[in-house]
Amino acid sequence: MPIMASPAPSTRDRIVAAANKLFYAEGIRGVSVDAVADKAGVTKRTLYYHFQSKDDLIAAYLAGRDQPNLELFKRWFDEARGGLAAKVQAIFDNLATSARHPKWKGCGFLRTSAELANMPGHPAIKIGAAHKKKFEAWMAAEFAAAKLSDAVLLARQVTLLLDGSFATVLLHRDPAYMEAAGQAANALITNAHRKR
Amino acid sequence: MPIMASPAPSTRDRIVAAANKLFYAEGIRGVSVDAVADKAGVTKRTLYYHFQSKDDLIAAYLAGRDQPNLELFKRWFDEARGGLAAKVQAIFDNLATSARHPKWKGCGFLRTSAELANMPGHPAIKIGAAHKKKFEAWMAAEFAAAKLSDAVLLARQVTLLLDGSFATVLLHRDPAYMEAAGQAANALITNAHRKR
DNA sequence: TTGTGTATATTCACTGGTCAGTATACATGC
DNA sequence: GCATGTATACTGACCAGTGAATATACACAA
Repeated sequence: MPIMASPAPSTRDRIVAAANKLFYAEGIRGVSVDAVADKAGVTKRTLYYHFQSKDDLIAAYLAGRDQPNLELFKRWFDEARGGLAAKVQAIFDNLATSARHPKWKGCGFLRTSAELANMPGHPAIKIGAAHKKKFEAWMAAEFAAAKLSDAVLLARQVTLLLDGSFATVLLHRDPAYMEAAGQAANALITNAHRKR
Repeated sequence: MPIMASPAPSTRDRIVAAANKLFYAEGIRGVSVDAVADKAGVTKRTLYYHFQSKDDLIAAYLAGRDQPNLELFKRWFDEARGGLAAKVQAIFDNLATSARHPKWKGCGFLRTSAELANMPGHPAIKIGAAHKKKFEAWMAAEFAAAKLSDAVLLARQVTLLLDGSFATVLLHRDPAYMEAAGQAANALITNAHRKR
């Protein structure tokens, strides 16, 4: 497939890209709709032509992060050498590297759910929940393919370690926690292999 | 020690109590200083007599949650039957019960750090980080007392599972994740016993 | 080919309301 | 009288969302 010149992004895409940068960097409630419109080079009224409300924009922001994030995890997993445990651990180690970048601010999905904890039915939270379920289901499929008996439980525990490291590294600003989480994931998987 | 009639709470204490309820329930940025003052039955000017700024009030809110939270964890641990792994697991199971209460909204420290992720030096974040470090150090001391070799790493991994379950249960509203995290903690500790 | 209608896309200017923080004054007890 | 604590009333900034008008593009009839 030849490399194509990417078409000029639509106005809507530019708004979502601006929202992504600002919401991720400064949080949902810390960013005004005006600020997003400015960053996108568009008037606020135009933004409200493409999105019904700020809540709608928030949902679009998270929806835009879903696939790319999952693909990144899969790529880290696929490109890692070694057995299943090592490949899962590689996700954590790669994440630790990402977390050293000064612009890293944790997981956008988890941070949004923390910020909107008083609105459990918010569309953005549903998108975040679905994203994490996809990760968990992918892990479960990998474990099941390796004929591990507790594939579902194990996938859940790896997800818990992943989200724990997002939250903890955001708090302490110390990516070493991610490596500790990766070692724990490795130990749990190795253990499951032994029991098989 | 006789049970004492609790003295009438000071104005400052009433303000912190009001801030605790509102900030925990609705998030920092979602609650105005006016709302806290109203809830405390005090004018905003009085609130600003006792606190220098909203940021100062946020820090007081978290500082007030530090000791009680740690003591609760310790009580759950002490009162549980069984070995070390079972006692740690009991923390997760008790937490799952708490999380079923409709007012439960995750961990105030983690949610605040998520909301203030763009202000890494904020006093409230330092208080949250110190709180989690205390939990981790307590766990490490318990593991060291049991002569487990990787006490420090293990304590860190249990903390990661705990924070992961806070974040994940807040997102999915499903306390079963906490039980899965408790089982993972149990497995890691049991594993460490075996290696000792 | 040109004129006209219509849907899409965008702008400027505005509203009603909220928010963090403050100037000033009053009360109370030592 | 002075320190502590509380109240009323205000400021200037910001913010989500809107009304009304304008610009662009394209379909289709004259």
